[in-house]
Amino acid sequence: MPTAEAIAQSGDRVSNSAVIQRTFSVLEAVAASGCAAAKTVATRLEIPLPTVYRLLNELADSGYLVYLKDTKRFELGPKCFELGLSFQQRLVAPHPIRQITDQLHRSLGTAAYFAIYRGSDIILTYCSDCEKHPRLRPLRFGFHEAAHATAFGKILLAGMPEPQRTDYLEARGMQVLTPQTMISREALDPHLAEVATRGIAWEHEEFLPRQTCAAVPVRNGTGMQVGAMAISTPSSKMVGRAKEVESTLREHAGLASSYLRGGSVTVPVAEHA
Amino acid sequence: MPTAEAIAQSGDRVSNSAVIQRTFSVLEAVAASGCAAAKTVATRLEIPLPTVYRLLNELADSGYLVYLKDTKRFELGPKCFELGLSFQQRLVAPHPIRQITDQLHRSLGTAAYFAIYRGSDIILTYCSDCEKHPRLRPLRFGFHEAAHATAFGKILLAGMPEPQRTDYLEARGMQVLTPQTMISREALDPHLAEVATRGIAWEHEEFLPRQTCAAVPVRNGTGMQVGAMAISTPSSKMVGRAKEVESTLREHAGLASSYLRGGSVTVPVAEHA
DNA sequence: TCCTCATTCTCACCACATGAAAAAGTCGAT
DNA sequence: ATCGACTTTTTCATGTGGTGAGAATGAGGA
Repeated sequence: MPTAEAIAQSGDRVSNSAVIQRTFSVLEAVAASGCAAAKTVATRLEIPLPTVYRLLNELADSGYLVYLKDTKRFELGPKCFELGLSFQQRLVAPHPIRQITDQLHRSLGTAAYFAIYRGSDIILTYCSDCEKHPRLRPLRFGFHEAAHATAFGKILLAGMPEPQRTDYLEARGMQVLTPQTMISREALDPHLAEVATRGIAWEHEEFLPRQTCAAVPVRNGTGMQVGAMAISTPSSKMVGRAKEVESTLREHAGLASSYLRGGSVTVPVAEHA
Repeated sequence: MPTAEAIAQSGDRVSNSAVIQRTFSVLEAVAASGCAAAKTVATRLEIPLPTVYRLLNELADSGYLVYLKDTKRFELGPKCFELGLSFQQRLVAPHPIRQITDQLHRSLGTAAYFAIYRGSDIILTYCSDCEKHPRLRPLRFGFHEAAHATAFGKILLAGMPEPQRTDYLEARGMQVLTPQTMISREALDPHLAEVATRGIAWEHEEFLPRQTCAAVPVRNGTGMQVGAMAISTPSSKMVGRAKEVESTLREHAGLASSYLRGGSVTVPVAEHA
């Protein structure tokens, strides 16, 4: 129920269609509970039962839900899975980028990452890791919500025009993740300025304790920063390796940039694990 | 536009709401093209432009789409990804089952699978593989569409009551995948009867050339078949191992069944790769 | 600056979503 | 079988609110 003030605050029009909103709220209610009986949904959303049934059946007919006769519950249907797949297929880093990231992973013996801007979001489009060099657990393919606290987040924030960065940070806030996390613009802004000039972002235990990350920009044909290549590793394994990490990271980011520039296939040197 | 005959043919009521149907058709149009301009969608779906804009904006406001100003295109939004995640989290096999499947994978040196019924679908809820023992490429977490041609599909088909099996097969057809694929009920039904009595399904190059699979049932507390545990391996590696594979498969399926029966945690024996 | 295309607004029309109430299924237990 | 306690669907009068042609506005590009 969008209040008048909510409308005033947010710029977006809330002239929205009731049916569609309700349909999605029903779908999301089912998604949130994993499975839900019609009555439960009706109660939780305060929508009369016949209407809920209409919407649930509509969703089931369209394949977004399925009705399980045995439990008399609705669950998410194939279309939800397909939407997730489409999203993934559209956004996962292209093959050469994945190869370069894999090679970075092997070269440095660290987890490696590739992330991009999309609209006003930051999306992690590829993670390369293994049992010996695991990725940071909270990081996985998908939207990244803690840009202020990760190396690739910071390099991407540093590459944003000021107003957009402010929008970004105000929309998601700056969560405290470790004692080292920078949680004020006063701390972050100068840091990002330095990140921007140096062209590399380091992150020391700001996201997870005892973990260090580094990231450098990846640019497209027009020289615009479009993404970031990053690594993460236990801080203990980083001592004295900063130079090596930086140069290897830059080398691989350069490969990624030239792929994006040329479109021509960059052949990554074969390596042994 | 559902015609009168369409209504007559399919049993499902097509009293559906136009708005909702249109909304999803727009969403799916965007999903299918990866990204789409408003005009493209309007043309393809034959919906007037202002209406398409309303629906696209609605979807964008709800987070199912995002509007990319630079390309003037709509793409799938965060909610689509979340739906996919919810689906996955809800359906992925529980941890003990995954462990048991992993152990089966290691014990036999084959890719290993766990699949279940859900409603009238067959869902592959876990794959365990590695570089040395890769899974069959087309198989991945999610809905399984070629039950007639895989071992776990056949064991699950064999466990269905007759009318449901017919529904299942008629709804999806029986695609020809290899020269060995059984594509008629005349061939399949006796085979499934035998599968049911023996309690194991073998599949020899019916799904992919030069690949062999085997599957056995997994049962819940009431003794009802609820899933299947399966392996796949190159046929060349199978010669003379049928007995060993069968007993190891049964052993692990038994562990899975007793987990489902007891809920108590079955401790899988640690193994070395 | 103009021109073109993308996007939103306006508004009268009436389709169709709505939800209370009642009927029809479904299933388990006695 | 017979009841009872549900889940689910149908009915139907009401008026909300979705609709789309057309016009206006906005955003870039040459």
